[in-house]
Amino acid sequence: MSAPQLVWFRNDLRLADHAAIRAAAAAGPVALLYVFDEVTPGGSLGSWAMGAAQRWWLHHSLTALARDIAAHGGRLLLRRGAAGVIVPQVAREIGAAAVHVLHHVEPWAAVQEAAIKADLGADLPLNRYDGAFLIRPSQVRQDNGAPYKVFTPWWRRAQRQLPPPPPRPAPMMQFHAGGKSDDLDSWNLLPRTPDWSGGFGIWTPGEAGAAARLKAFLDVAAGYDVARNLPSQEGTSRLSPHLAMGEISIASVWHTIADVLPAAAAEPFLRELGWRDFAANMLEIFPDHADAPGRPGFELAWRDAPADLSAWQRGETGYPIVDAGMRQLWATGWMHNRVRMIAASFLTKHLLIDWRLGERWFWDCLVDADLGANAMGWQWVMGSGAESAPFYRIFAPVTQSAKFGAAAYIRRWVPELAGMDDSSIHAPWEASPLLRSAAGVRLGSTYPLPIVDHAAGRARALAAHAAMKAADEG
DNA sequence: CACAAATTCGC
DNA sequence: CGAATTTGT
Repeated sequence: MSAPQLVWFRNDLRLADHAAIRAAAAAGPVALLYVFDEVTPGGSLGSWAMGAAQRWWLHHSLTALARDIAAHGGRLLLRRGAAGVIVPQVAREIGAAAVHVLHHVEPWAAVQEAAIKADLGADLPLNRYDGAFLIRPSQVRQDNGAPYKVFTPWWRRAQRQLPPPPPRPAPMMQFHAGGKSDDLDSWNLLPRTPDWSGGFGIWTPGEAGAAARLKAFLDVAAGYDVARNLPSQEGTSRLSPHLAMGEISIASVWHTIADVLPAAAAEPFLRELGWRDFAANMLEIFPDHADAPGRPGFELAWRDAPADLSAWQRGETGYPIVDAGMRQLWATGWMHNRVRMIAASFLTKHLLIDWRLGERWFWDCLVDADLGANAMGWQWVMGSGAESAPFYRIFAPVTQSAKFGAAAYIRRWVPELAGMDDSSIHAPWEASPLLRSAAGVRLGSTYPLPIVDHAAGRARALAAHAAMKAADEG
């Protein structure tokens, strides 16, 4: 009988198309371990322990994974603490011959691996496999070996190594019976008082839920290119939280879409999958991308404005599209991508508040929180990223709201404005008092007045940007 | 529809 | 030296 093989799950909570599981199962009886590590991400690397919304997701995802493993006749081991300590401990407990894990790009992943290798020594190898991305991020390089900082040339180059390998089903497994496990409930991943997760029922965490979500998306995938920008429609895949937790492999998403749609129709969605890899690429190039501007010295004279920050977080800025997005985020752990850009622009430009405060709020509230993608998104909106951007862009929230047909979306998430018509709901302060009164809207009472005037906020942001550049030259 | 703003990347 | 995901007035 060959020796036990330890599979260490990180954010790849699935059995299908998982190279570490495949390799382990081919080598011997497997033990499957998840380590809830708040220590390493939360330590010297900048306090990026998992946020509250994602902890909710994790609880249900682990419940589903444990059930799936039990259906195969095995057991999921749950342990808590620094993975660099726990993984070697478990490996010794069960007498493992090797540890198997997927490659991830968060800075703490390498710290965990280094500690494990140092502890285990050469006799008990830590084997790392690709599979969390379309392409191993560090493999897409220019001819001179330099990494890419701009998406489009990166994407062109990546084509040479695409499509990803076809997905493989979960292997037949023999299980190693030993190993101690925590009780999941003892981790207290779910919110208690107050329980804000009432609106999270739209989600089904876990591998089966991810597959069902992908299947449901196939019905609307052909219209993705246009519909994805319209928050009032269900035009996006909503796969992001499943991908963030690795409940479905990105390669299987790729192949499912590429098989169903003609190449030209599939491209816009496959390109968005590419953005996920690109964010990982940026995080590898800039390990502190979540904490520091990609453009060194890109620091505006941020306002210290806790009341404004709080109004933004609660969805009470007086800009309906911003408030709708922020309330959707709080209620469901997710926000439509178009609205993320508008809300992020509003915080960093109109309110002139440090993008990292918004990034932190998203990290805590998003069920799809991903360090690289979140950082890249905020830096892109801010204009502080390493990628070249010729213009200092400031989204106009009212223009965007009308242009992308957000009226129904606003009615759904800002019900106090539900009586406003399609043309005036985007800027209720500009509607006639008669119309407002007919809709039951009293500004400053039932719904806030704008906390900042658009033109004034825009001018202030442009001035702050100009001042930063002037100081840079001086 | 034209034009403003206005820099760095990648080949 | 052409080009850069997603613009605003």
